[in-house]
Amino acid sequence: MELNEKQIQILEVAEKLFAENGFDGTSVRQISKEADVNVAMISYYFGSKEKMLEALLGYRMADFKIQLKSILSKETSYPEKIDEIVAFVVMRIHKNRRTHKIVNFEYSKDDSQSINFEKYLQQKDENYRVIEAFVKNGQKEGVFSKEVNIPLIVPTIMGTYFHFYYNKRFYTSLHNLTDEISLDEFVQTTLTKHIQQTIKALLTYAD
Amino acid sequence: MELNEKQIQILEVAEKLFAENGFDGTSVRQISKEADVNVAMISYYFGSKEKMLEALLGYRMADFKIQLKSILSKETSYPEKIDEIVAFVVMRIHKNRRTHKIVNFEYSKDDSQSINFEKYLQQKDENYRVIEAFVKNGQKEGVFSKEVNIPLIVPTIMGTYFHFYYNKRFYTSLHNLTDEISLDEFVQTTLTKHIQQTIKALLTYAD
DNA sequence: GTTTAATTTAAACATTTGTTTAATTTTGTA
DNA sequence: TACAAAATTAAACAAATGTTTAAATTAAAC
Repeated sequence: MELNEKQIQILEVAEKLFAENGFDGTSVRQISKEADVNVAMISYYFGSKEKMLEALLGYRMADFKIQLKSILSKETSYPEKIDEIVAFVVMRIHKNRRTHKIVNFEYSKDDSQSINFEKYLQQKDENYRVIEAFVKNGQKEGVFSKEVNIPLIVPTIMGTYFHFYYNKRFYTSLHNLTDEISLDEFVQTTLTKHIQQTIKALLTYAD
Repeated sequence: MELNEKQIQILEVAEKLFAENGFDGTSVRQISKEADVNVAMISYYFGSKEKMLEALLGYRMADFKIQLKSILSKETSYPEKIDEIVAFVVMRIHKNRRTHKIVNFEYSKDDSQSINFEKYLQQKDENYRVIEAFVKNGQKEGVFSKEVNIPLIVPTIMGTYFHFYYNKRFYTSLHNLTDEISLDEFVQTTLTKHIQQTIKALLTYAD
């Protein structure tokens, strides 16, 4: 789908408002007002509110797999690769956290017929296959433990980030990082390091 | 707050619909219809839609800390305690996953003035202090690594569960567990075991 | 049995919702 | 300049929203 400047402008406002107030909590009039366009432009460009969200997903989803493969093709050690993958995934989901929040909410509905998640699922599956192959290689070479549940590694990485993000108001007050350190910096340093540690520990752990 | 049978009946329907369609995606008419009460009963009993959600939080939040402390007071080893805590937490959030989904969404808004989360925060903080004391004890006794970021342990436990839950349609198809094994059973066995492994690994990991 | 309070009801309220319409303006092309 | 397509607009649409009202019914207390 080709997107012109005005469409991107609308999508970025929509992303912010959807993450802030939810898909149902945001009206097309709010979006149009904040994006400084007429209400009718949303139907005109995207067809409907639902299809606008699908367009947003497509816009935010591109080129993840390529960058992941590029990290894995480097000539570095397995632990170094883990560190790089985790840092990359965290950076990436932090950048697109608003879209992920919408997806987390809408996709977990039992009857989400209104929104089409096919492209999202296909992308997610392809990304998983890359990770799976990498871990199995490490297991074959004796670097990684064979007891680990591979499909649950990604939930641990992304889940830790998102549970922190969803409760950021609680954790920032717990860490006393209101002034001294920004949220971005905390994610990039402390949180990333914690997840790196966790995944490396899990992959080398023997009962 | 004292709740009579009719109020609990309304709250349980509301919890289901809120988790399914979101707070904003659910109308008081839907709730009243499914709970088989008149629309006006919601205002009559709770005052407003927002205050009904606050009542739901209070209803679902009770007695967590007590049960947690009871586990820690047992005369078991540190790794055994980790296993028990993780199993308990996972069981508990799985049972109350619908309420947690609502909280994750509403509390992460930057301006959630409409809903009062004070009680939720206080409870969360008290629970954290219990966990913190336990881990610090283990560190003092040399069983746990001192490099671990204690405030980020709970996000890893809960986050892993919720990222799995939010993408359950994806992961159940990935695990091919449509028929042979139910979601509840998977959470109770495989997912719980994965998180136990993760936390034990993290707490004993040395760089 | 009477009285008082609590519960339940249907109807009405003013807003807001997503989308469509038809007219107007802007833009690009010949 | 003239024409056609694209973009933009204000207005209208029916439907759905949360809440309130005032009357009717039920329950409890005396």
